[in-house]
Amino acid sequence: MHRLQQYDILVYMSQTPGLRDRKKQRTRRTIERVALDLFEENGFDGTTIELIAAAADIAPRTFFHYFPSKEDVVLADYATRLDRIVVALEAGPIGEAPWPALRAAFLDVAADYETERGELLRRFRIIEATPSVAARNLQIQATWEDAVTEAVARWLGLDAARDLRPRLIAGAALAAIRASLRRWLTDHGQSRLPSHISACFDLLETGLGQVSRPK
Amino acid sequence: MHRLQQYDILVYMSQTPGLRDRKKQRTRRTIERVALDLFEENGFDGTTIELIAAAADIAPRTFFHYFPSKEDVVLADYATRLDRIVVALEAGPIGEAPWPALRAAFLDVAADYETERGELLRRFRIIEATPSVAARNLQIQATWEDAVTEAVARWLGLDAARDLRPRLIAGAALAAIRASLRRWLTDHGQSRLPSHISACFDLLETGLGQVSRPK
DNA sequence: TCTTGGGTTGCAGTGTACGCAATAATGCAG
DNA sequence: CTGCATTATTGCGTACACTGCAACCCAAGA
Repeated sequence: MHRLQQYDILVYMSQTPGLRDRKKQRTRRTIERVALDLFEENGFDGTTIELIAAAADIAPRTFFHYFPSKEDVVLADYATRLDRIVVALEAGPIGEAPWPALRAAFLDVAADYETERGELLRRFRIIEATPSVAARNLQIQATWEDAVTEAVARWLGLDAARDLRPRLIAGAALAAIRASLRRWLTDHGQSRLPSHISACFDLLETGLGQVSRPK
Repeated sequence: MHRLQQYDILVYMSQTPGLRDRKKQRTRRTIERVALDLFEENGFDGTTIELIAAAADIAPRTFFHYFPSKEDVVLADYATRLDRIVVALEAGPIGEAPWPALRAAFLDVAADYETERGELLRRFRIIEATPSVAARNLQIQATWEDAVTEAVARWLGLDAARDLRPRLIAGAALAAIRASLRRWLTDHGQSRLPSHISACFDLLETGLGQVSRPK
């Protein structure tokens, strides 16, 4: 009986970080789900915080305890994904060529994208249709660029403030993501995202000068 | 006399588009000047439209007839610059390699930047210190990327929606600008912006894979 | 001079977001 | 299981950006 109680406590602690946080997570998901539905129905600008709050059964004021702005409901996951990238990059190979590590890190993210295809497509439709969300999205991408720049500079033993190559590499890598993602979205996620990214990275590594008009 | 009158009219029309528009231009410049001063003094967020309007001696409501948002006071010139780039790109060489034309177009913009160095530095300080302005800035850069993507696609005879290379090239070119500009700003515009850009373009053309850790 | 169109202004209103204080729910220790 | 501490929720008030509308004003042109 004693052992059983201990076991219960362990399960309780590992699976659930307390009823409190479980409830918070649930509320957060509810807001996200309800908000995305409303955005699709009424448009982003046509949906007020008040409406979202009513649909999620919370007070309007409470919304801002979960998301710093309306835009972040659509984009919240990105910041989380950045953390994973940064971790992957920090484990990168000091002194070696940066490209294999960079490629691996971004292909890893691409795998995520493909598994969450439906969800991603929903969100991207809202992003593309709403300037303010697009702006916030770019802002988040800028933090990615900063993080990647720092990582590449560390690998190459360069100072990112004095040498422009780390930022150029990071910016080009993110351009690869944007181009691949855009291509992937135009065919509604039917094509293979990783192969797009690989193709882009190949071009960046070996030189964009080789691209020329097809016969 | 008759000829002189005609000449006067021509001068009048070319130099001054009427007293009305002249006054508009002056008011616009006043708002810009006054607003930038206030931003530097109180910070962007610490400066209200009401304050700007008072300092520029206009009604708060009138501000929005000149600028669609507070952010655009800092960034208004960019949209104009884009027009010049697009024009330069449309004159680009169909069927040839895109890089010489791309390089020329961006070096042209860089020349502008250097002549307006002081003004530019003021504005960039505000951009870097203010998230909302930075976001708007990125949004404008995105329109640049779209425009460059289209131009490159046209040159290469590719469909930008189906082939990801035009957008990759455009994105990489803009990353070159960002990296160069950042480097240029860290030394307060002392270094040569065009040479930064040239160096970036060289790397992009011949391949980023060659960048490696210095001995 | 008179008309007309554009520019300016004031007013009222909407919506996001924040600070603050009161209240409710939860976790924890006795 | 009960009181205490912690944290979440809520309501209220406020600041500010931005918009639509209608009145007004003034330069431009007939």
